[in-house]
Amino acid sequence: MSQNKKMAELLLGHITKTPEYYEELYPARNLPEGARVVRIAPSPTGYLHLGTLFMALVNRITADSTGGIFYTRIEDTDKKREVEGGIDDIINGLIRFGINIDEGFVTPTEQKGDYAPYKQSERAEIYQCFAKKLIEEGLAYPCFCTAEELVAVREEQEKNKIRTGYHGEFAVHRDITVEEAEALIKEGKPYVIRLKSPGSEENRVFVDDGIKGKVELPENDEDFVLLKSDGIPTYHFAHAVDDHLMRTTHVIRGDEWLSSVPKHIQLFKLLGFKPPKFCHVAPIMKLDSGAKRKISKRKDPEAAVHYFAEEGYDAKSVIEYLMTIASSEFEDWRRANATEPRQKFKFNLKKMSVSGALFDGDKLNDVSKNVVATMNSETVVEKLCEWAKEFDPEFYEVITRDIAYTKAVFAIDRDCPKPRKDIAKWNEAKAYSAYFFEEYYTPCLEFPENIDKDSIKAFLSEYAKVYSVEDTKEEWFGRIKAICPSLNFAADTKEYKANKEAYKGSAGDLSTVLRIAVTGRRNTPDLCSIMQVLGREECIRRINYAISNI
RNA sequence: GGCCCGGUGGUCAAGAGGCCUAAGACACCGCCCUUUCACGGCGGUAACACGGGUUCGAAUCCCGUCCGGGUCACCA
Repeated sequence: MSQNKKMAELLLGHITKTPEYYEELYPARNLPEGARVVRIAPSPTGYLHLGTLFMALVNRITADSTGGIFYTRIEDTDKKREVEGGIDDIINGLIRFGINIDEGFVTPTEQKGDYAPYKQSERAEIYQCFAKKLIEEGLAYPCFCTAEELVAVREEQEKNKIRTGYHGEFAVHRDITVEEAEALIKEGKPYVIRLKSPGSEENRVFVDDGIKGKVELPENDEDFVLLKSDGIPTYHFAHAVDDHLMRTTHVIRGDEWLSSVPKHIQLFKLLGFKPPKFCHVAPIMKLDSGAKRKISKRKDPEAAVHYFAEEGYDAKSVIEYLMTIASSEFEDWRRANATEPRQKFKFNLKKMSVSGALFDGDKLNDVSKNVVATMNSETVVEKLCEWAKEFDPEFYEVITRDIAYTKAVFAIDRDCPKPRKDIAKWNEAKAYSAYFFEEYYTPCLEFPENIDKDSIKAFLSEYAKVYSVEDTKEEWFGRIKAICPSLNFAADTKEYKANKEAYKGSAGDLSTVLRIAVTGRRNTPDLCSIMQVLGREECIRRINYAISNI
């Protein structure tokens, strides 16, 4: 038996399966030409954040555009940083945002697909099998360096301005013999399995990235860790084994991975795998006191996707906004295809921006207003209630007390060809509709200063006499106009503009007076509709209150 | 610091040597429409980081400078 084989038996003798076994177990996928197999591989070290959602979206639409598969794989190889409920939050979050999952963790508890398990902690044997193969081929070896030793080496390297890392002369266990290894193991010394890199820093590797284009990097010469001392793989190794075995065609991930591509390519090559197409996506950035930086979970509330739910952004709004970042062609497409599902959009990775976009709350709001404007009042109220129930229970009580009334409130200027665009998120709805609910309505009698109080009183008194809830909009405005002459106001706006000195004001000014009397606001949706919803009794009550308190 | 990747209005961006007197969207401002606001329509302010090349011609190609980002773990 060769030394390498002996080493493999010593370290991973318990592994009996062969790489061939797994190759057969996980055969090539039978998919049409051009179909891309993509994935998102979150690690449950925190909750779903914007960057992960964005990455999932880009993968999802890549699969959608090519008739491919989008799957999830849980990278739970770092038990130290794992947080409880992380998987649930991430998977449920994706589902809530309409990112449907074809394979892998389709729900937090359910794995689906022929390439299971989709959780790395359940795949230990698979990685070990391939690690064993590398050892047998003399391409991997055990390293007994302690964390302290490694730190000391790095400090020394830094001091001497040498490239840090476990390479060249610093790879002290590179040529360890079976006997030496066996002796150390007997002493109970922990060890990791490192790659015996055949690369040289002098060489260049060329990558044609799906987003960044042609990139040239130094070849990997580091004997990086494949299997940690607990037998669990590092990201690099798990990535190579999993993405090969799960037959991933395109690895679309954050561009923080770009510089480790030489490691990955080397690993694929040494394992005899065909590398996938790498596509490195720039991160979403945030402006922080003048400086651009990657959006961060810790510092930025909007990094945690939960923030959007709290604010009351519809899931679709966030996705539509993210789509505009993913592709500059999306907005034009959306304008031309307002009601089409986003799945129909032909997405092209090559057109993605190579540098990170700043998160733009204004833009999100604009996109969101458009999304909300496409909803009918029924949907608006339904979604509003759903949000309020969770984040504003008191408001929830108020709006569900008389749901028909609430629907009427939100139907104003909505179920029509040109709906209003003034709600971006549900937490704005309370202020928007406050004057409809007695709990929130407070009279505000700040009438325009250019109109004298006597005229206001006279107009309001006169109006109260003639008001009819049955009026159409024309009739409604007709009554205001009819009062104009007696108060020396112009009934016709054009006439007023042409002849301002001749009048005290216009019919428009009088409707503003009415508006303030009834709603306490200067700007509202259509007043005629508002008054109909409020009802005759309430309107008259508010008008009378204004007359006597002005 | 080494190695990568970037740099077009305030933001997102179109742009592949002549079509650039540089598109579009958001934001902002003005006008129109209008019962207010919003919508919608029309218009406006505002950009090729800098310096050298190459070329008849450069936002576009090359080099340098500066600036920004990423990465250098038994984290992903």
